[in-house]
Amino acid sequence: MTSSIQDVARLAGVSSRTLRHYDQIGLLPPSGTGHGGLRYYDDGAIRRLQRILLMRELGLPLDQIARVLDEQADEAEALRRHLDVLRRERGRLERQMASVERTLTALTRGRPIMAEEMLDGFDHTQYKDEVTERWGADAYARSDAWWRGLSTQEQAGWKGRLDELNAAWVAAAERGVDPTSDEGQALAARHVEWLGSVPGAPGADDGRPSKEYVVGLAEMYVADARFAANYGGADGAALVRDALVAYTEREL
Amino acid sequence: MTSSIQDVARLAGVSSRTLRHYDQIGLLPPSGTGHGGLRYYDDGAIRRLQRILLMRELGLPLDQIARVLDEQADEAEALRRHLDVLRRERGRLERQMASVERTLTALTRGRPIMAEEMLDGFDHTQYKDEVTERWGADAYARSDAWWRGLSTQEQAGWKGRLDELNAAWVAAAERGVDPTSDEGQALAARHVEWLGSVPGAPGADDGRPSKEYVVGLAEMYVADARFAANYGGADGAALVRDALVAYTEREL
DNA sequence: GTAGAGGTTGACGCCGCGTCAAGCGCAAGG
DNA sequence: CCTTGCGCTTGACGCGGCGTCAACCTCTAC
Repeated sequence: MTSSIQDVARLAGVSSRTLRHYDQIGLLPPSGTGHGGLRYYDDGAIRRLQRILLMRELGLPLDQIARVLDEQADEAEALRRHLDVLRRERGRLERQMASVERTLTALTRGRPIMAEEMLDGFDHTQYKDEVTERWGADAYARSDAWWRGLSTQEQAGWKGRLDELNAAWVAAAERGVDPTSDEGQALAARHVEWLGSVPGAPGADDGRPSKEYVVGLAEMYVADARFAANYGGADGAALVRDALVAYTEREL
Repeated sequence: MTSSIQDVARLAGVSSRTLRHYDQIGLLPPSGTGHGGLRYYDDGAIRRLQRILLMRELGLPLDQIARVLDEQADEAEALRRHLDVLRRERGRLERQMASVERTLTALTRGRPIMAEEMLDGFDHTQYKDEVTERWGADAYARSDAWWRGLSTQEQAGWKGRLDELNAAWVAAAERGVDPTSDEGQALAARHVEWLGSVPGAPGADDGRPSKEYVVGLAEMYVADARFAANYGGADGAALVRDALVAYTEREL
């Protein structure tokens, strides 16, 4: 009981091209060939094809299917690993969707897009040396490129959010807020979120900066007077540091 | 202020190859070229690159990015459509993950894999003509191929589940259950789920059969005595049909 | 003879680049 | 002067899984 390539194709719901492809890559050689190279498939070949298609529907790549079939590799193991791949892919998609949604809400709130000039009041390059020394030229380049890629209005928005945040820190420091209090931790959360929203920030690419990055920055705020000045001096910087450290312990 | 290709690459955190590629496809031509074809990028080009990279991070394909940038296509609209693409992709992944998980549990419960012979007590080919007439040879071929691709134990499992379901229908018919009652609708839900779990069933590829398919089947159960016999006769088949029709009205 | 059905091999295309390969222009060092 | 090396160029292949021509062969039916 042998069938022609078209018969098999119709039977299995695939194209004959697919079957020729599977022959070409050695995944499913026909059980025999006739005059002029015609391919014939017997029941064994058809059953093999069914197993191939079942695994293909699960999204397993063809070379792995071949491994399972030919080297008696552990099918369950292959599927488990494949499940991991699928999960990571889904996570990536979800983060991407979240980004798109954020961008969409920002867009629909009426941002004019495009700018002609950079903001001069916010020279982000002033910390270039510190950044490159701590996290490498790459990190600085990415961050710098990101910043320069924003429109003036976008830059104004970023600067405004940072100013707000800093002002809140200063006010909190003046009132002697406890770093571990709800208020301190809420500010820390805002701060981390701001950091994570800067593309190119060191850390996992899931929108959250790495713990080391945050803590390192926090220490720098305290150690460097230029940073401390943003938070109203050493006391403010210490509040920021303590709050951030406590926050990262809990959340990152 | 012009930069060489390497400067730009480092600045933006991409490879120079990528920049040459973007030039090649017309997405980002350099602002000028010097001796020997060296590419130079000015601030305008760099800003364009930043916008490109921002959209690329959102997963937008390059040709759509070009459309947004060059034809002033609506960025928000493009992103919304892209979001749809992402959502569908995620749905596909999730269904695939569910399939893989089902297969894994089936595997780890110790199925010996592979079968040598078909079940004879369940000749699914007996309805071949009806199926091909109603839904085309393709649908039958897919369904048939799917069935033949299962191992004996898997086939027994499918047959068992169908037998259970049919027995439940017969019992319900004997007790005079109302098609629109909770019990009738619960059975209909099981029935639809069973139908949807057969790969190759006509309808959307989201694991749910199409409404037309279900209703068509339901009518066939009543019209064809061979099907009706599965449900204990005409009365049983009528119950099944009425329950399925009501169910699809609500859910599909 | 001729048309048509069903088969064959071979090759390009898709998407976004990574990765050689071969060669050019220029500066520093022998 | 030549060599070496860096940075750049163009050109081409490769990836995954086939779709989609193109050009040709073989058999049957009219």
